[in-house]
Amino acid sequence: MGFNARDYLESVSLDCVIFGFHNSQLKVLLLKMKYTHEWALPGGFVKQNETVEEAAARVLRERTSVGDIFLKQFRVFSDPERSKINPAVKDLIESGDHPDMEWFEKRFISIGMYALVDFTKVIAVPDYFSEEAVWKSLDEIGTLMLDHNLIVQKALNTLRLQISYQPIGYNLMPEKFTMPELQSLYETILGKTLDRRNFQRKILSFDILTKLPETKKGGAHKAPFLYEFNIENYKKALENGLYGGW
Amino acid sequence: MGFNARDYLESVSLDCVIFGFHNSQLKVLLLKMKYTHEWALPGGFVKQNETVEEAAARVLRERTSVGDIFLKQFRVFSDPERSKINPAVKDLIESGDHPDMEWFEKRFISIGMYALVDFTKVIAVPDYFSEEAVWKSLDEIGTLMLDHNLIVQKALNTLRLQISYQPIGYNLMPEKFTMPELQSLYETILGKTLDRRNFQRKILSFDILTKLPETKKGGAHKAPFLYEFNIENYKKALENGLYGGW
DNA sequence: ACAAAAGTGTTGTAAATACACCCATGC
DNA sequence: GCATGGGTGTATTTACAACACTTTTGT
Repeated sequence: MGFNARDYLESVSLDCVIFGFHNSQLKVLLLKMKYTHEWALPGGFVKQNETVEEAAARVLRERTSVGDIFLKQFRVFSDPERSKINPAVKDLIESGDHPDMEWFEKRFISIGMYALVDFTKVIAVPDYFSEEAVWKSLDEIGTLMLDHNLIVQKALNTLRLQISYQPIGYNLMPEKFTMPELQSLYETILGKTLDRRNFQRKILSFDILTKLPETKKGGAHKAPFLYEFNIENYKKALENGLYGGW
Repeated sequence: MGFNARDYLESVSLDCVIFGFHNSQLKVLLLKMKYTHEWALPGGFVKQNETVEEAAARVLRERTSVGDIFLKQFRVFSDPERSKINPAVKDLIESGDHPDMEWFEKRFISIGMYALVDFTKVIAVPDYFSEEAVWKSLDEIGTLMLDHNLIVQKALNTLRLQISYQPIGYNLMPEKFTMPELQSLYETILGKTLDRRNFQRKILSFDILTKLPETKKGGAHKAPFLYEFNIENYKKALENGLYGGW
């Protein structure tokens, strides 16, 4: 594969905050970079014939091997200082041992994208510049490369805002899930607890869920019902907005 | 002045949808281009040491001669076909008569910014590529250059969304204004009429207005009270969100 | 004195919140 | 049988929407 700078638009990069949900925790997919061993967001560049969305979808497909994903741009990061790499890395690049890294010395404006994916379907794959791809829950994220901490922060804000006027969950939940599981997702994103009964009433009032006749057995205690999203209504809600805050 | 392509980041441009409010109409500042006489959004490019926001602020200062403005990025437009200029313009550029236009043959990703300005303070100034700068109300906007109609459309959507969770009006209204005037702004942006009494109650509940002892005389009929924004509370509301839809 | 615009108050309804009891399952 | 989590229902509070009358001012 390799990497050929000539294939891409100059000055523009992408950073993807890929959210997944597992064990009642919101997680973000991170890469551990070669040479520098810093943690970073999966990213990429825009090819000559791609839109930004297509480029991000390509990056996502390559890193997660999932296709149908929720993907949205949320902000451009353009501080001229943002791509000032740390001096040790600069030396490394300029030593000439890693000619494929020179591209990174330039200034980039980065388009922040966030994605919501079904954790259980993802097979995380590192890219050409990284040696490892790992899910980290929000509190495990330490210091990231460049301004990537800021990018994650802003992506989270956007997600929190989105949740108050659009449905969330399809793409983040497995196909079948229980009401408490979905509530747990909402609580994690919002960072607060919600009343069980009120949550159920409200989410059902949106008319985006189908209650299945089955229950989820195996877990301790009373078996909860399973639900799935009614994709038709869900998409309608995405377009029209939900109107209502938590 | 002139224009020197070397000063700017490649592949990246800016388009600004500058909203003003006058005579109960929402207006957008448009430029009439030299040579082609197409109407276009004020735009620009990002200098080597600028953020996107700084670049947009510079563009705005140059076009409107106002400084303190509400400015926000709302979306990146990156369709590879978007900057395909129309064939006649292409011929014009390639004829070589206008060497300063060659820059425009490249592909650009454009960052859509929208701005809210006090109409009464603006002195509209065309840029190096345009011969005229004019306010047009939404229904007067005809076909614009490139994908600028789409950009205006998306800016409006964003503004409509913003109005439901953040205060709007400071920067769009003159310092002192009457309640009906402010209501008219809201009605214009939302595209629907609102109940006078409910509007007043709601907007006052946000605690962002100060009622002045004066009334606006001179108009026919009963003299309405004047209000001004309480900037401190207004900014707080901007940050915290308003929570509530119209 | 009348028309047109602005000020103000009330009331019904719907949505959000708070809260309590019963049921199933694993240990 | 008891602790834990899940299912369901109801009362209270709060926000929204609909609506009517009075006041001021210009003609």
